[in-house]
Amino acid sequence: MLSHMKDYFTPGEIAARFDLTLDTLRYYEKAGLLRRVDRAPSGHRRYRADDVELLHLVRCLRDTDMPISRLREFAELVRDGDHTIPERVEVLQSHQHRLSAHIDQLRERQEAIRHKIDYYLGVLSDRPELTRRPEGSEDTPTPAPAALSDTAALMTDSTVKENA
Amino acid sequence: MLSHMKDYFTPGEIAARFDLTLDTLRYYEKAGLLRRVDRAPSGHRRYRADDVELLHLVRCLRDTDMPISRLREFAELVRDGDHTIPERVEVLQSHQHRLSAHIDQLRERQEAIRHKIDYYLGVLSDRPELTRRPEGSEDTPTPAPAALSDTAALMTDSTVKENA
DNA sequence: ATGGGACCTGGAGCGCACTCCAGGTCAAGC
DNA sequence: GCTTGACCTGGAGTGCGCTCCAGGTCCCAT
Repeated sequence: MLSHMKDYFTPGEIAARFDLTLDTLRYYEKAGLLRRVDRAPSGHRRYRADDVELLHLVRCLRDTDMPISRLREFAELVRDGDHTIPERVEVLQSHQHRLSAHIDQLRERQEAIRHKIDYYLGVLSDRPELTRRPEGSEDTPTPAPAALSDTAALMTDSTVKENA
Repeated sequence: MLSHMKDYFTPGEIAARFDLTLDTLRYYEKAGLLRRVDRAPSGHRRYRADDVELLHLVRCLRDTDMPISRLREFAELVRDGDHTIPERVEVLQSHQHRLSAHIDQLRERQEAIRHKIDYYLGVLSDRPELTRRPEGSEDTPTPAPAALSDTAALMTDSTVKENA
């Protein structure tokens, strides 16, 4: 009752599960991110639970921009046995820290973009004639009152000198 | 008193301020991310406040992975005048939403990585002989007690079938 | 037996965003 | 007058991470 359940996954199943192409899967294997995967007599790959698990982690790490080369090093540690666990922890922690810093930086940039949007929205409420209207129809031929320079928005540092 | 202050920036200054190389700066200009920048009689570029400002936004958008092609479109809108402000807002808002989703995804992945680290730390506290020691010196020749399969950590979905 | 589908291989190709290079100009300082 | 350093040009090259391809095998259903 417990020995006739499927104990492997086909390439197609794995590709679907992780949203990767067969090519990418093979590429990962060639690149050493997965151990040499088992084969059916036909030559087709048979992925085991271990592969699925490692692939899950690989996915996380790739999605967070760990380069293939570092992932390969990590995978080698996994293959080298349990005694490499302390080193694996170091690799993951250092990646984690980089990731935190990256997320923080993204948030800062997001803030800046938000400010720019707000600045634009302010311009639009000061000059409603710029607002997009449904279709055609100009209510004034838009005499262009000395085009806005946009200056000052996003100028957060002190580098802006007086213009002559 | 207000007309003899520097009203431009040299390429070197701009590169330093935005932490870009001169090559990248020229590449951005060629790619249409900046308007054709002013020149000194010598042919050297002279960046104005407007360029600095746009570059600031370009930096934010590139740092948040907006592709060069979309940035070029945005820069064209800026060049086309104030009447494109509504469209610029749309571009920025849509980028913002993608960015939020991306940040959320990064955080999820970070959680998963954290769990893996915790799992490893748990293994280390169960099997202290695996812990990295200062240098050399084995207290047991490490008889490798049936290598851990690692299975179960990170297996969050229900796809894991029984193994034969 | 025939066709279709899933998969195999080695190797070439691609898109992106830079990055580098050779050879040249210009302005300032010694 | 000569060197140095900052910058110029057009164009080629690079690294990364896939992605595509031609030609082949295997197995199953009609």
